[in-house]
Amino acid sequence: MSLPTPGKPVRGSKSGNHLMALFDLLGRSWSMGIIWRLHEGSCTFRVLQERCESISPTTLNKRLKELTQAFLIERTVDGYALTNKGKDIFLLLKPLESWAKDWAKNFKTDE
Amino acid sequence: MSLPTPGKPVRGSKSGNHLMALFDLLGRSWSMGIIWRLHEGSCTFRVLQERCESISPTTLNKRLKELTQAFLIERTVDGYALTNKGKDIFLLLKPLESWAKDWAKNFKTDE
DNA sequence: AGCTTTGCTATCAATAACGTAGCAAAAAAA
DNA sequence: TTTTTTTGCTACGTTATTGATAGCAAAGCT
Repeated sequence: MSLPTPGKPVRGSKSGNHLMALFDLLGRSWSMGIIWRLHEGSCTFRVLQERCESISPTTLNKRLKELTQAFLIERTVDGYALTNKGKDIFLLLKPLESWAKDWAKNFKTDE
Repeated sequence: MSLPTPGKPVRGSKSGNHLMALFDLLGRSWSMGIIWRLHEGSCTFRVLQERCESISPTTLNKRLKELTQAFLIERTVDGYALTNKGKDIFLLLKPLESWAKDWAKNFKTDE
């Protein structure tokens, strides 16, 4: 799968609407998780893999390339790191955390 | 694939961290797009399919079931609709829109 | 009753993700 | 400098997800 690029057809928008392009990128397995885990600090491929708990190297590598091409991740002396844009996205995702905590309550009494 | 449920193993967390469960749910193809489009107003299956521009009925149906089970969508006399929780998520996703607009500029001069 | 719209399901093809092994390059140790 | 570790992947075969298209049963109109 190629990089979802604003202006080119993406999932959800034939004309490449920028938001749909972003949804296409972030809506791939592990994308948001990788950004979240990387915010804990820059790290090597293998450490990141451990932080993710169960991601395969194939997929991790693929996502890293995509997110790098999308300007969200870069490689530094410390390994993989969030760029400023990557940190932006993290901040936008952050509110989901406390919301998720509340949302999770709905499942607790079930089943 | 079954519904990512907080407390049960999900992508990114063997113990079922609530945020990772949410990422697992939203990080499936079309999930965020569906929520986004539904915010335009409740509608029928086929209209929603059109709004999404190119989603297959198979996938749409699957996502609708998942999002319904996850309390984000419900069925009303007007067809499919966002629940209050669904609207919450929409509001959390909303800031991504203007950010994406800015982000898109990075691609314009490329290629 | 006949025609349309709606909400799907069935089926098969294509693509993405996984799991595991392991290799080549770089870094660290001896 | 040789050996050992660590690192960042790639290869490969399997499973899971997504997609495309056709079309049917139920409900609603006329």
